Amino acid sequence: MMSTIHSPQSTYSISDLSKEFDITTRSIRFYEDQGLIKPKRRGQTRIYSLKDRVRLKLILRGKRLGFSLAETRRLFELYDADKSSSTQLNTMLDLVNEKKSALQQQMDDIKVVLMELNSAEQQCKAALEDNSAKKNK
Amino acid sequence: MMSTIHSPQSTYSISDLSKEFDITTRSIRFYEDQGLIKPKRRGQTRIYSLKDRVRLKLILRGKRLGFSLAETRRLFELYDADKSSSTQLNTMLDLVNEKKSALQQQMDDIKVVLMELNSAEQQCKAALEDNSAKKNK
DNA sequence: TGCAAACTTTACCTTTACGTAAACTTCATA
DNA sequence: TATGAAGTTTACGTAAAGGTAAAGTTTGCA
Repeated sequence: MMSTIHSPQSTYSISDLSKEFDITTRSIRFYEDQGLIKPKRRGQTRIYSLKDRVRLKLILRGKRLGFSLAETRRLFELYDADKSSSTQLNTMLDLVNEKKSALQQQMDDIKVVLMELNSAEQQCKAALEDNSAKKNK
Repeated sequence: MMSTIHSPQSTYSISDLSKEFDITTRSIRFYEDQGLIKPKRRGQTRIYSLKDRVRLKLILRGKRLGFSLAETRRLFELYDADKSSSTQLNTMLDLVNEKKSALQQQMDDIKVVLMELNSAEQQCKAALEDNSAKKNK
C-alpha cells in the first residue's frame, strides 16, 4: 500500500501517514472514530487526501498545545460551518477569543519557565566546573 | 482551619490553598500522593509551608504547559538533588535541554496558531458585516 | 456539652487517548 | 498457490488526573 511517488502526493495510505507523523495507525483510526478526519474508502481500505493530511498535522499541533481532541474537532466543525449564520459566526468568534487568550497565557508561562530553565542550566554548569576544579569524582 | 491573617503568611491550610488556586482539596492531596509536595502535619491535619505553596504554583503552571505530574516531580527531585554529583548534574542538564527545546517548539506552535486564529477572527468579522449588510437573519 | 464545619482516609468511578491482541480480508509476488 | 505484508474490525486493557461517596476525626464555639 506504500506509495513510492514522492513530492506533491494527493492521496496517502494509513501507513504513509503513520510514518510521516510518527504515530501509530491505531491513533489515526482513533481520530477518525472521534470524527476528526473522514478518509474515503477503496473497498474497506482507507484513502487519505491532502485535506486529511493537513488535519492530522493540525490535530498533532493542537495536542502539543494541550488541546483535547474534542476541542480540535469543535474548531474543525466551526471552520466548516455555515458562513451565513451570524449565530454560528459569533460562536466561532467567542471560541477563537477564548483560545487566543489561553495561548497568550501559555506564551507568558513559557517565557517564565524558559528563563528559569536557563538559570538552572547556568547553575548546573557552574556547579560542574566547581566539581571538576575540586577534582572529586 | 481558615487562617484570617493575610499578606506574608507562612503556613496554609488545605482549604486556603484550594481557594487561592481554585482547585479541589482532592487534587492537592493527590499531588502529595504522587510525591510532589510534602506538607507537615499537626495531628493528622496537613500544614502547608511557603515552599509547598510555591510548588503548587509550579505544578499548575507545568500542567498548563502540558507537563505530566511525573515530569514535574522529576524536575523537583533534580532541583533538590545532590549538587556535588556530576552525574546528577548532567542528568539535570539533559532534562533541562529537553524541556527547553520542547518549549521552543511550543512557542513556535503558538505563534502559528495565534496567527491563524487572528486570520479566522478577521474572516468572521468580515462575514458578519457582509451578513448584516445583506440584512439576512 | 454538643453541634456543625473542616479535616481525614479508603475505595471505587470516570474520562481521554490510545495500546494490545485476536481473528479476519486483500493483495502482491515468489 | 501459498505466504507474508498491510489492511480491517472488535474488544478489552491501561495510565493519568482527578471526582465522588462513605465513614470517621477534630475543633471552634454557642
